[in-house]
Amino acid sequence: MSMEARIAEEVRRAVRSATGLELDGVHVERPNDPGHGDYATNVALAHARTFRRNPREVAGEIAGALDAAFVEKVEVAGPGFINFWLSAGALAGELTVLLRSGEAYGRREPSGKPVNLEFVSANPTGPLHVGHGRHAAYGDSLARILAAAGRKVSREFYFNDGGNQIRLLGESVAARYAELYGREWPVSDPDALYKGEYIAEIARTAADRAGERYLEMEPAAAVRELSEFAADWCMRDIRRTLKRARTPFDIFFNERSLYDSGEVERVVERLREGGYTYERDGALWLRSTDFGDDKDRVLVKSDGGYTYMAPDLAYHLNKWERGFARAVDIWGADHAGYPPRIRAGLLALGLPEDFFDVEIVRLVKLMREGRQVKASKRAGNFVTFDELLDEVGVDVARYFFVRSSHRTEMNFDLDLAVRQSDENPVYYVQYAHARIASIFRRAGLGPEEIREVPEGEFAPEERLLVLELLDYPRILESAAARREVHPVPIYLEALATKFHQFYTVHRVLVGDEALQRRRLALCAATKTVLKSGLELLGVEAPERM
RNA sequence: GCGCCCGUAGCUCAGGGGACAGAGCAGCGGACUUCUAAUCCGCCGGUCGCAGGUUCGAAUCCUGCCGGGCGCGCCA
Repeated sequence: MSMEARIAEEVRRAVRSATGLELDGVHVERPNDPGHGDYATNVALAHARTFRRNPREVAGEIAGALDAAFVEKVEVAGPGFINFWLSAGALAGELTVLLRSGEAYGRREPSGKPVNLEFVSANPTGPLHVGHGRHAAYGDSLARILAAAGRKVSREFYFNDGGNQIRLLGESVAARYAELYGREWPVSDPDALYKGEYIAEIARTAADRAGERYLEMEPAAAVRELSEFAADWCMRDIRRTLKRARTPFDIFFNERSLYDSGEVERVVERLREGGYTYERDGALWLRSTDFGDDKDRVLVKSDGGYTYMAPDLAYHLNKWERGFARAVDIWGADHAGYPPRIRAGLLALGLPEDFFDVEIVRLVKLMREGRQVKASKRAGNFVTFDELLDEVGVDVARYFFVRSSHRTEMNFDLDLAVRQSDENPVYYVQYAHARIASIFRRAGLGPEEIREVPEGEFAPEERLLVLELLDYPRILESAAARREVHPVPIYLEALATKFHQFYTVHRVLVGDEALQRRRLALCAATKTVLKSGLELLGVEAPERM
């Protein structure tokens, strides 16, 4: 339970004892202004109508009923806020819970039905670009946060290694491959070909392995083989980059398997039999407007092929049948308009309304020297995720990606990420961790050896640090509930600030046994939370810097 | 035109209906004989896009405008 929840419980008890009323919605918060207490509640104001009395008067009675051992000082302020300061005993008690829990503090054991989290889901037609990097960083961290908050999570990557895109990829490789032998490949549309340097690399690899064999084959068959070869190559490249970015997946789901198993056909059949479709202009339409979509959508084209919607619905039905309580998809801004039609299809299939949900990740703009780096392949301009990792490293890249809300377009400032790396926020947080590690090295003991906080008062800087530490469980819960990652780095920076301030004013290794022990306890607790939080972001917590 | 997202300090961004709106960067000025100065302290800096409304109370909720992004295909 978070400290805040515990306090809300105490306030509820005080309200009951003072007024005889049982309230369920009790709001407790950490005021911005430390002069307004460690925590404050607005119960007297918020429930003024229920009490039918002067809020200040009621607030006074509630304040008087608060447990004196828990609360050191209480005051009624403004129109009827109750501000209170926790006792040293209450703070030390919770800090001891933190120390004994270690990195499990604020976390829960996963339980209940699992959540399926699908992200990145790039098709194997080329390397991951910077936008995918944001998806990977957000998706992976979100998975870690959800798991830490007690949800079972399965991470899934959906891809399609067949179809027209892949055929084009094969043709692009064939063209470059032919060039190696001074020949020209008969391509259908030269403008449609993929152009990156990786195409040449795949072509060279193919030539190394097979020599001129593809030139001797029937061209269509050669393109088929090269397509498969190229898609494999790209998929390996993608997996390598993901691994490098510390982003593991439980399942790589191939769209083709849905066709092979007949699931695509079955889903369309089921919709047709349910009477949710009609034929028009030779195509089969889903009556998605009956389920909240703006317009009806085509499921089967007049040429007999399926639109992307058919396999997408089959895929999500498949997730449902695999027993997930919920499927959360992380999509790019260019798919922002699609959730309603998928949701409509799933409702027609009889799935519950809250099964399917989408988080849209907005675009990334790379900024260098105050100007946008265009996604062109010009020299010096990198665009792939791999190149970004080369340039700034995994820690910086991941931290930057999740530092701002995924719902907002972001500017990735390379100058800040690379050149001014010393003042980069990720180092600020890591440095606090390294500083603490250094103290423990000097003290000759491990942070995990400290399991409790000796009696005594806290200095103001210590108090603020403790209060910040006790905020961690709430941050986790709220981030998971809102499916937001950015509160974590924002919190870690606030925590690092509180620690650096404490460190500047108070020396830890002072010789005085009890005092030193108390301060080491604060250090151990801070180190634990910093490490735990950084782990959620997939960022290292260094012992030295 | 319709839908989704965004508009907060010079720049990048936080802000769970509450009490004088915050941080980092940039700028200026201070602090190392001490456990790491990748740090700390101070100063400078804001009509929270605009206008209404709901509320005891709005950056936060509602409506309408203005500005920006992304969608709006029998492409995936």
